[in-house]
Amino acid sequence: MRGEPSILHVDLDAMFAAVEQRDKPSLRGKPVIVGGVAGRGVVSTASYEARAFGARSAMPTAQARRLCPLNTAFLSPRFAAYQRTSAVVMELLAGVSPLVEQVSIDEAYVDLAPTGRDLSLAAVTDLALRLKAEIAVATGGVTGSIGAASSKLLAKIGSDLNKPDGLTIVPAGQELAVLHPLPVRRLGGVGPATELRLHRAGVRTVGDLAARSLDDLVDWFGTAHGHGLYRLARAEDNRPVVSEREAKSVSAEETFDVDLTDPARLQRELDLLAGRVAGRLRRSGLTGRTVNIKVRHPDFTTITRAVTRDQPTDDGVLIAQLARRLLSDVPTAGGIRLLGVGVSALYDFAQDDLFTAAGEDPPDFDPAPPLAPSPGASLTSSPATTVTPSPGPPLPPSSGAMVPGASASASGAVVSGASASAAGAVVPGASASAAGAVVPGASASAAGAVVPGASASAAGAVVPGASVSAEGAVVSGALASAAGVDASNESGDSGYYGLLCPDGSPAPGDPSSGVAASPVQDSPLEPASLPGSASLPGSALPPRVGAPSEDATALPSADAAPVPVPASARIPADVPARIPADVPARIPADVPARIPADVPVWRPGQDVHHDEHGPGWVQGSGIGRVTVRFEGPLTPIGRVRTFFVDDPQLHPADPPDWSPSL
DNA sequence: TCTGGGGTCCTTGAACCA
DNA sequence: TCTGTGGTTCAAGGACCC
Repeated sequence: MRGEPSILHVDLDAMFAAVEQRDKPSLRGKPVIVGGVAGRGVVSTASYEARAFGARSAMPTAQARRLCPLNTAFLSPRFAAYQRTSAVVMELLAGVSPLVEQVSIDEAYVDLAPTGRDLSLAAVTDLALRLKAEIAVATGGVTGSIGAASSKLLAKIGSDLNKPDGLTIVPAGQELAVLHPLPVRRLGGVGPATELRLHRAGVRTVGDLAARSLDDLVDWFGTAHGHGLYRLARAEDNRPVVSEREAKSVSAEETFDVDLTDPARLQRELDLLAGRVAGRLRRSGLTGRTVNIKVRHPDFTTITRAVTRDQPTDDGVLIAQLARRLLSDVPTAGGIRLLGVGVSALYDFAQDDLFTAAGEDPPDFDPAPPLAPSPGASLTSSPATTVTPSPGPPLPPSSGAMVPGASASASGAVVSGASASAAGAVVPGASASAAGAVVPGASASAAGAVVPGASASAAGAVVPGASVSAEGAVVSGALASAAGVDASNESGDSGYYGLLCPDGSPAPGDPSSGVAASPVQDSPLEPASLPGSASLPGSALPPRVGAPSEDATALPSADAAPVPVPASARIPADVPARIPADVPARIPADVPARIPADVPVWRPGQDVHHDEHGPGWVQGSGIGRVTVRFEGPLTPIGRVRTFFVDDPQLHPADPPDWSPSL
């Protein structure tokens, strides 16, 4: 345990949805769901507006559709755009300290200890507030919440206490006061199963947990988990911030929209997955000894099988062969919902596999050529984004409501806010007395210093965005008004997102098909936008071959080009040539069966460029049409136009730049 | 109407070996 | 040679995280 709050945890707020709202002005202030839009998809991120209706991460998308209003946008993820935003943030963090541990695409720990900085409460508070402001400016309005504490455990809990756009600093010595009133679920490592068992034992808060003996916890949860819980409940966490972690395994898996029973099809899927894994191994310079498969049956029972070789490999054919062998021992007659292939026991060198195990055919193909860098990759090596210290440059109008107050006035606000409501700031929404219990005995000024931003944000004086409750209703209104528009979109549509019939009316189809984020819009099919020959889908237009994504993930991504025409096009570049060329490109789950397989499929949210109308994004598609809204992060709300899905003037595009300086 | 994808870590039991 | 024991490795499954 350190003697000062020298570890920061930075967590971007609803990052995927925030990036979508930044890049798509018409979605600002509206509920946005990012995730799998197909029948079996789940929510990756829900905007705060969507959370107000009960939508949550990991919830089935179909359930989110039932909870959210009709104007909710359901979008496929655009990982390239998120990665670019993440890279900008990580670059900012690297400017704060050389010791940054990126935990995921949207969160990281920063260790201030090696920096030699002043680690007093006031200094850390000032630093965190400036960092928050810089993040918001550099990302074009994506906010982050920060926790600062003497350990990773408390820093992470702190960043989560006051979301969104919050700041919580836990002074050394106050860890238990903050920790013990919290529900046990807040502890890392306590998931649904552990929480249930603890509740059954009458343990609901971390304080309750701390009251239990080590023997009890070891008895309930085993040695490692029991000791871990025992320590965490006492705020004992000496985990260091580690800048680099070695991968332990590499895997790929896919959930099928329809359970598969055909053995030949299963084997082809296995080959594709093995090829993806092998490609990623090679790109990472890794090899592995253990090949494992994962099989999920329709009843959700999941089994794994593994085999370990003497020699490590990154050979896609060999991995596929071993995976097929493992699959042959698994009953598949009842159907397979999910199939996965993984390689573990990794080695960070590529050892020539001169002697393959008995019965294993040697590879008979050349390694795949290196893939082109992803569109956003160059950004990570670009010069540091210029971030003007507070007061920052003017942000896009809609961002005003999302960006914290300028840091120049922040420090003063911290003190005033703190003195105004003392410890009431610790847990937003908590009663004064409850919050007071969090930092017992703290003087008003001391408590104010403990959690500066919170009280200020609660007052709404300094951190306007933070004054928004989790329900996000204020954000919604603020953004809408900031943009000068009503909550419905510019063209006066009803905001309904669903299948679109040729006449513009909602299709009677299943809205959960996920094909569409198509608003019922009043911009009729414009003749000028249609192919002159009025050729319908399936006509003799030249096939459009979109660049397959570098590493096609099973989760349908808006990064991906439309499903291309050639049968082999969806096979990643690293799939060995031995895989039969007649493997059909799998039609994504959300494509209506009646659309011919050779017609491009546009995913909701996908970035596109039209030769005549410029850049935009796919608002929805269906019945042979695709609806595009022509707008970007730096434009006003744009107009909507509808095209045939095979319009030769319409192309997939890279994510837009959100800052003129990029 | 269900429940993604890519990971990590832990526990348990079996097999193997000294 | 047989048996018991303890350590190690592997396989399988569960829980958890983002």
